[in-house]
Amino acid sequence: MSKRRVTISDVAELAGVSYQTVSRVINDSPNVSSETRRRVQEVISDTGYRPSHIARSLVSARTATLGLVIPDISNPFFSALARGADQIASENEYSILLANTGEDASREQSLLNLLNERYVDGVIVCGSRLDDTSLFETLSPFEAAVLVNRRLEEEFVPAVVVDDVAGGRLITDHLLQMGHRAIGFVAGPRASYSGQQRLLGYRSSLAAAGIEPMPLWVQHCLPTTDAGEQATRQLLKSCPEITALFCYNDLVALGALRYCASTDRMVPSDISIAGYDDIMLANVVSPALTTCHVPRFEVGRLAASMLLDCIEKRVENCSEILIQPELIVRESTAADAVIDYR
Amino acid sequence: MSKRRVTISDVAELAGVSYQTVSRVINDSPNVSSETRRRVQEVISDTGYRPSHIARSLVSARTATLGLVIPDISNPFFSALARGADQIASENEYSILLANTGEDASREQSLLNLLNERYVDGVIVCGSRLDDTSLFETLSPFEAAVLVNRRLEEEFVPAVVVDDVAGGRLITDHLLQMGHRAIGFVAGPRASYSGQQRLLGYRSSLAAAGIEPMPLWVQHCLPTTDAGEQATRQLLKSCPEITALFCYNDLVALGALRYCASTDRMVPSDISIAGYDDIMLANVVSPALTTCHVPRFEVGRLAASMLLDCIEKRVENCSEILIQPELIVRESTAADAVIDYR
DNA sequence: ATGAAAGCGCTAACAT
DNA sequence: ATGTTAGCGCTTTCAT
Repeated sequence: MSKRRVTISDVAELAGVSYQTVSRVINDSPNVSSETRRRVQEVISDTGYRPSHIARSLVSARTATLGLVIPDISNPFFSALARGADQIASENEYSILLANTGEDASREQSLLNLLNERYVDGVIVCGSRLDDTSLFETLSPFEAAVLVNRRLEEEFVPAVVVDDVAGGRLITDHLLQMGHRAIGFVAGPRASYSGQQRLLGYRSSLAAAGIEPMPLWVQHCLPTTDAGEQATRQLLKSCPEITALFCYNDLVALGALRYCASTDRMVPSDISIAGYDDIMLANVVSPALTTCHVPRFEVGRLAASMLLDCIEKRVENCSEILIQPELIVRESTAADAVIDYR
Repeated sequence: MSKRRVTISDVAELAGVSYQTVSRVINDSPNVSSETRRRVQEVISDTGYRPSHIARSLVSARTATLGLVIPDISNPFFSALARGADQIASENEYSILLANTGEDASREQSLLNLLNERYVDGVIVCGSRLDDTSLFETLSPFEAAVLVNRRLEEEFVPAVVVDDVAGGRLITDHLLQMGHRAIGFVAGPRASYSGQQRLLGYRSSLAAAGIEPMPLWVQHCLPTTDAGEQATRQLLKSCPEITALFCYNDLVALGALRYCASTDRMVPSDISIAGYDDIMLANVVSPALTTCHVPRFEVGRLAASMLLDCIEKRVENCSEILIQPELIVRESTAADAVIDYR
């Protein structure tokens, strides 16, 4: 495939006009005689000429490209989010440049720098693992940026955030209501803002119930099924009193389910397990997972719309959208077997 | 955020050198005195200067960008593939521009044209829904292209393809061995090459078993759970004799499972159901799906490597890689209840 | 209605 | 070791 690309000058020459006129034709400028326009268009379709987006970007200082920074595209949460963002982007004739950080903060930073070099018109940064200072500094050269599931303390950056404190409470309260008192938290990555917020919700619910949570009840891990399985093993070995587990997300909860199955613990009769996100898998696994529903497709759409609003200055108030997650009770949680006769 | 971007000339001026020298510094050219280099580098880090990828691309005629064209990023098959491709791409300092076709052929075509305008160095086109002629024509302006799960009859384009004829046989033979004779095929999109290949495998196995498949046993649908559920309903209504279902992919199979559950058909005792792809969900749903394992992450990696080989001309033989899928028997298939006493 | 000239930010020759 | 000159493919003035 491919010889030399045909340029605007090639077209101009073939059509016997200046390349300026060709530019006018491809930009639907009114000041072109219909005869000239016809001739130029004919040459264009004959040669298969396509204007160079690169050259256009150089002069217009716009790339019509959005950067999407996410930990892992193969995680159903992020792939749904990406789909939502992509939908809004393409409706507005923007393209999306994918940046997978693989949960690595320094990689996230270099990917952001790369996106900056590429002059993307804006970035959506999901579940950043950077600390506040680095994140703000790395973001500052961008025209526009929207955070997902992350807030900055000192500075303001527009964001779409799921209310994970509320979500953490929803799950923990549910478990508490079922009579559980020793509730473990398989907490996901330490650097995850969402994880920290869920932890806050968890602690606040326990505190409200007069329970002082043991530090050992919280075990961090990568947000994957395998890591969840390992973390559950450690948690249940060091804290045999635990009767219920709140998992960072559904993938981790699946790992917990696996570990329990491998050790002949029955879920939910021996131990209750709850997830987070409500990915498709959650409703399909056995027992079906009690979880927190997060409208991830919509989160992607909102983040992209907000970003486009900022870029195109359609609106001043690029602020923050707070999304309420919803408790979904299914089969993986049940009343604590130990009946409390107080 | 953002004022005017700092350019190479700004840096040059501040450092009191020509902008050429700055260019030498950022490109690690040897011919710069260490004193000058130091001064320039200082200005660079003070100003936060980043070279414009756009301008560089315009000069070098390389964008270090790959286009990834897929039907739907939220489908676990494609998100895993994307992850694999992204991994290889970033190891080689390429970025990925995402193009979601949403199963729409004309959209696929315009996205490809867009990627062409953007001068991507190459494209990976997965599960193209374009006909051979359009596909070849749309691809021809590209420097390099790799197809995934698609072949062209007349022309040759490098490709990574799963041997879906073999996969279709694997599943169908398994069902046949279990004693089923009326086997339906929930076939996925009509324009899917993979679907057509699986259909070929299905027919060939039936033929080998001396069975003439009824045309009505094949029902096309979108590759989603909802569509799979609908298609199963239609199939089982019009062909009540069917005792086993081969589904286009695991998502569709899940839809089939749902339909059966809603109509009180027991799987696998009343009806056997098999999927394809072996996504995580397949091993988690109840009953666990018999399916064909496809190493989708690896398919993404291979496609990207092959594309880079073509682009960088590291190799002549940009050919075709054929991947053998593997039958995974789980719980959703069983012997036909009707015992054959012949 | 059309053309000529300048410049977007950079690299690649070619000087000096 | 450093600077000068073109030019990548296009859009944007400014002329005509």
